[in-house]
Amino acid sequence: MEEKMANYFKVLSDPVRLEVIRYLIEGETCSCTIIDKVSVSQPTLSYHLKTIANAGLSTSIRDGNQIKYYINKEKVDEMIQYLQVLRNMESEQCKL
Amino acid sequence: MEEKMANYFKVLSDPVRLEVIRYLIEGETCSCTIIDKVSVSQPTLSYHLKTIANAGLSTSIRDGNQIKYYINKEKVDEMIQYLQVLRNMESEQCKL
DNA sequence: ATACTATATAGACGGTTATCAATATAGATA
DNA sequence: TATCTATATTGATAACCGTCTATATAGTAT
Repeated sequence: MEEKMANYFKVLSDPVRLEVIRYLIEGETCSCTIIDKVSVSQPTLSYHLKTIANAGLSTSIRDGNQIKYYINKEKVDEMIQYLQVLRNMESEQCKL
Repeated sequence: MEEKMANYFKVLSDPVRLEVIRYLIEGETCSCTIIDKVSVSQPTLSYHLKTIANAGLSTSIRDGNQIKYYINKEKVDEMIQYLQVLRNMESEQCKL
């Protein structure tokens, strides 16, 4: 449990990744538009997108020339829920 | 903003730290009791407690022989709120 | 003063991370 | 086929991280 959640949070532990995730949630789907908004090279952006995907936080499908990325919002919900339970743990008597 | 939140999430990105944070929230205040619950050495636990504190996620006061640690729940709330806004971003039109 | 308990620090080490430039791959287009 | 565009991979590098053992510090108790 800790192991799994720690891995999710690790994805959020980099400012570039956090920014990229925000763009994805806002509706950006293409790395070719995100690349103009972040301050890293194309290979570095690709690395971050792969990192996000490897953790299961996003999926992608090829659309002709380009690849569309989508955030798995259920995973974000999982993190929120984990933190909420953690937050209220003293009163809720340990559910994790 | 991303920078600050990324730093908070980095604290949560290690399973040992996540476990320690849980104990603190559950009401443990002394590293001398936590040390028996985690599978790392005393210096390593000390390192993690320092990491948590350095990020501003906990405070501590000396109580005679020992030191009492307390989680800053407002910071946990900040993380929850950040994720909630992020989660609903497409419908809420970007607040971060 | 001495010894004990709780915690921190120093130094070393191996593993991981974020980054880049260069190159490769895959699909689209001329 | 040749070229262009979008994305991924490779290989290198410097910085950072989590861990340990050994040692230091600070307070308590004898």
